[in-house]
Amino acid sequence: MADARGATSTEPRWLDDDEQRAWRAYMWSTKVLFDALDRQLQRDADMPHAYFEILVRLSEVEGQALRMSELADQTRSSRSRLSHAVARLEERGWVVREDCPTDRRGQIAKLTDTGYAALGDAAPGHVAAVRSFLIEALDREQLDQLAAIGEAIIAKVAAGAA
Amino acid sequence: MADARGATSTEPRWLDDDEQRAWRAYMWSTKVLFDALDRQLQRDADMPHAYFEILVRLSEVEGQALRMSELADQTRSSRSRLSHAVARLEERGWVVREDCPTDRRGQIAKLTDTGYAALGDAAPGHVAAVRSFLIEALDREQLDQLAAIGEAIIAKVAAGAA
DNA sequence: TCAAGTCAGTTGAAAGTTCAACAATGTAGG
DNA sequence: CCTACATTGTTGAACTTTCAACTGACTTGA
Repeated sequence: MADARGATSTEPRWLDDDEQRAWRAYMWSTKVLFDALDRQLQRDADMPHAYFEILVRLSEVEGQALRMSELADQTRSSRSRLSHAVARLEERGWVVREDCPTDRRGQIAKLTDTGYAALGDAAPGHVAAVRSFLIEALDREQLDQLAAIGEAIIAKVAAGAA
Repeated sequence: MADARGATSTEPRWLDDDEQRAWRAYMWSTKVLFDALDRQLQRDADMPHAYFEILVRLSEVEGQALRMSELADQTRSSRSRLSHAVARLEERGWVVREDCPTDRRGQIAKLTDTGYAALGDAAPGHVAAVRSFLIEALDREQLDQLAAIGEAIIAKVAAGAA
C-alpha cells in the first residue's frame, strides 16, 4: 500500500517493518489456525465452530441453560445471529428454548441430552486439534506471552470501542 | 492425535489452566479485534475486510494484476470464494478480469484506477485502527513475541495439514 | 395510570461463504 | 496422436451472517 496515499494533508502513520511483520503473522496465523479447526470440526463432528461454542457455553453453566442475551454475550455473537443459530440447533434437537419465568420477554436456551452427547463426541477431536496446532507449536514461555498479548488486545479494543 | 493415553484410557488430554488461559485469550482477542476492524472498514469505507485484502494484494504487485489462483493463495481464500468476490468487485468497477495470455484457462484480475482510489480512501482509516487496537496495545517486546508466535503457529498448521 | 423510551428476541431479505459439480484447458505417458 | 488425468476458474444451491425492521414486554416519570 505504500503508494496508494491520498494527497491529503494529514498523512497517516503507516506500519514500520516490525509492526508489519507482527500484524501479518498474527492475521495469517489466525486464518490458518481457525480454518484448520473449522475444517476438523466440520469433518469429524459435522458442526461449524459457532455451534460448538454455543454448546460449550451451555454445558459449562449450572442447569446447562442460559438466557439468549447472556449466551450472545458469551459467544460474542449478535442477537440475530444467535437467534438463527439456536433455531438450527433446535432443529437438530441439541437445544430447546423455554420461556424465562422472571421476564416474559426472555427466552432460555437449554442444552438437551442429545446436545450434550453431540458435544461429548466432538470435544476430544477438537481439543486434540487445538493442542496439536496451537499448544504444541509454542513453548510455555510463549504460551504465557500469548495470554498476556491476547488480554492486552482485548482490553485495548474494549477501551477504544467504549 | 495428541492423546496422552494411559495403558487403557481413551480419555483425551484436556487443556490445563495455563493452556486454557492462552487459548481463550487468543481466541477472544481475535474475535474482538477482527470484529472491530471489520466494523471500522464497513462503516468508513463501505467494504468488508475480504475486499480490502484483495485490493491490497493487487495494489502491491507489478501491474496491479494477478492470476485468480495466485490471488486466492495470497488472500487464503478458496477459489470459489474469490471468484464470487471478484465478481462483486467487478460490479463495483474496482477490478476487471482479463484473459491470461499464456494459459487459456486462466483469468487475470486487475485493479482499476477506481479500485485504486477506493483503496486509497480506505487505507488510512484501516491502518489507524490496526495501530490503535493492536500496535498500541503492545510494547515492542510483545510485538516481537507476537510475530514469533504467529510464525510458529503458521508453521505448525502447515506441517499438520501437509 | 399512562405515555415515552428501552430492552429481549425474532424475522426476512440481502450479502457473503461453502460445497459439489462442471466446462475448458493443460500435461504426461504409451 | 490419444487417452487419462490434473488444473483453472466458474456456477448454483445450500448455508451462515448481517442488517434493518418489528413485536411484545419492562421501566420510568409525571
